Amino acid sequence: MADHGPARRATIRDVAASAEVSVATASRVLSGSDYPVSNRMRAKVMRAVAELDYVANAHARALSGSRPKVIAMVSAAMHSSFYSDIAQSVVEAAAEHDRLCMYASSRGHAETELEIVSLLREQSADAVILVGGVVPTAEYTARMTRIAESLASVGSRLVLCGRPGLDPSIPAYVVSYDNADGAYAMISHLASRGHRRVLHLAGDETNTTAMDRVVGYRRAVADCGLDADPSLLEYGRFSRESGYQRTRARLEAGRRDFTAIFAADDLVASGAIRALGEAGLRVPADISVAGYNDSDPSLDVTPPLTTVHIPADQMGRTAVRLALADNPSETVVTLGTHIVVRQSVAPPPGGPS
Amino acid sequence: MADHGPARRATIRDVAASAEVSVATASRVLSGSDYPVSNRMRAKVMRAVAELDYVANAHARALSGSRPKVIAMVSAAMHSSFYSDIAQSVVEAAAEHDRLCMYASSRGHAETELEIVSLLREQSADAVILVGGVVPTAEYTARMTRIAESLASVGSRLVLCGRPGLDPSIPAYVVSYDNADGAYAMISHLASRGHRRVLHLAGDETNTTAMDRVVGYRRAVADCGLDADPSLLEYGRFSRESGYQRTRARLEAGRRDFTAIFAADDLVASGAIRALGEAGLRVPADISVAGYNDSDPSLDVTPPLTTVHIPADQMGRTAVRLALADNPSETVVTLGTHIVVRQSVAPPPGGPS
DNA sequence: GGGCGAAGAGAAATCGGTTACTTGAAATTA
DNA sequence: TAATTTCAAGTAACCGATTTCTCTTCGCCC
Repeated sequence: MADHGPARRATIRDVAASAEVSVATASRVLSGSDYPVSNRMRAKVMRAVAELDYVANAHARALSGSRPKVIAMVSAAMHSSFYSDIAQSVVEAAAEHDRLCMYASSRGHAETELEIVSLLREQSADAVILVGGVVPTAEYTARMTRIAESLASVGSRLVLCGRPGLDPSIPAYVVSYDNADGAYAMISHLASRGHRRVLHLAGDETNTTAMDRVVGYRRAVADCGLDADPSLLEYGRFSRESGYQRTRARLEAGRRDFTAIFAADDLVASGAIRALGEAGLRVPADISVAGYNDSDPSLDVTPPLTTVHIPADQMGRTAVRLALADNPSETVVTLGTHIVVRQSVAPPPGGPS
Repeated sequence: MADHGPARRATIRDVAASAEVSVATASRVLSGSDYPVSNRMRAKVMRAVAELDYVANAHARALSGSRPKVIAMVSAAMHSSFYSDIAQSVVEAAAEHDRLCMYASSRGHAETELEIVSLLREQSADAVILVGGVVPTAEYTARMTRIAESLASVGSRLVLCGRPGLDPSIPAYVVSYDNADGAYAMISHLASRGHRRVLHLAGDETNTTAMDRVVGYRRAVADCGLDADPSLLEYGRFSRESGYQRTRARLEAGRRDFTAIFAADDLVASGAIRALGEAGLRVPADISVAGYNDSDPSLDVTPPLTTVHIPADQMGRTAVRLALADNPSETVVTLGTHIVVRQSVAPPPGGPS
């Protein structure tokens, strides 16, 4: 008990010795093999394990046969409710499958993402899940293809979550939700309330997520017969600050030529609402505001935000399911979004125009 | 190129063979050893690596000598800006030290936490970081002590983040921030604005974080000469819903006997603000509200929340620093908090009473 | 009673790296 | 020129598990 030597970690050999059995027997007991072991031996091993406070060395285990039970995930950041909601569900789904999660942040840099994947490749995880929108250049496709193949070569699956898929010949799974449909539904909702001029504070013009939402916006504007004024579309960043600045700038320029704002996401909506408030405009009495993501700001903001719900929870679960399924029947899963109506949308001031 | 055999992963032996050198030489090149290797050999190895798209097997590497470069982290959840802010900074700090992060969620269950730590112990990570407040029973202390010792026995450090430390004889590091001081500062601030009756919507009565804030609240109430009415202290949960319900119930019961609310955290504050709004009370004109954490809701809420800033960023960095330092000079680090004044606090309606 | 299959234990090869030790050649010194 | 370092390459042991293969012992049946 009072052995203050160089505290070496107990190995399976120590267990075997202490239990007076062979290492093979100890291993069979500990690894849950279906090779028959007598109860007497089993008990002896268990007793030794408890006594020595033994835990297996996951690396040695990974080296000899069995694949390490790990799922890896990469996103641009964690402190953003969009990412952390997905991360949460990945972690939970992984736990249900008896897996641990490795996590790394690319900070939105393509090269960093590449480096991280290379690092993760060394871990031979079950799968690597890449989360979040991207800038879909040719260079991106090339990079992704390379990543997919290199992961496949070490036996890890690649799962793309919320970003576009690759050529079907490339070994990659895709879980996404329909950004265009969600935007379409929201614009339809605004139209049904009587809005004719809806300002879309879009995201980054090069980002797939932002562009898909723009596509849905445009389609709905056309289908619902709204004003298709191109000046009602403004690109910017996915942030509270950007929403605030763009709204404020527009208001200060005297261009109050819209009755509703469709924000690229809830953060942008939050910023827009603040700017409107400072300009003395009431939401939704004077201007309606709609967001996207159904994430953290949407309930804190006043009034509570009408927004598009993204099934973050299902996304994580689905990604993990695809990552671990023996024979995934589908390689691409698109989840549905739906709008959640709260209190930030009302008919325009003068009634339907 | 067109070898569609059972795609075995390239090993260092393959690299050595392809480069026509010994495995020792290949290893020395790849592991960045300081053993001298001629440039010619080095080049040959690098070429072979590129050709075979070789990556080392992290497990084999971990098995022979070098410790795997991994930091583990456990918290109750991820989708909560308090946890995800810390997670973010841990991940970033880890990346700077060339480490990957393993992440697991205990869902707030003590037994789950125990199981997870046992799983993590197998990974022989550099350190295991446990984040978040706890219920400090005797059973907890016993459990923690056991965890600390078992982690030490496999060479992993234990870092407690935002939760109480253990007996100094136990091998564990602690990074925390001063909850009592933050609460004290906020109450002083409210007092200086003229408030005499401050309602504290506290957290869970058994939780260390909640209780420390109550301690600071009580101390400040006494020191600043505020009304020490025990009915101005209400326990509950750390959630938007709880803040809403408690505020609403109190208002409906006609007990509007306070001029300011000090919420257990920003979520509670967000709920309280909503309830106040629904009751026709303006913030801060009629009632002032202060939060804690300086997390997501604080900027979305109207008006922006005066709150206590927790150095989430520093916490993660510090935890990682303690986890990896050769000879940490300190075993306990307490970080300072400070209040950030926004617009949710004003003097009480009638002016200082 | 002898033969045969099954049960259960152990010895040793293996996974893919790292590194202590060995070795041969070139450079330096006497 | 012979002796002694120094340098750089290779050989093989080792990390801690799993698993194949070998071997003994027992029960069962003809």
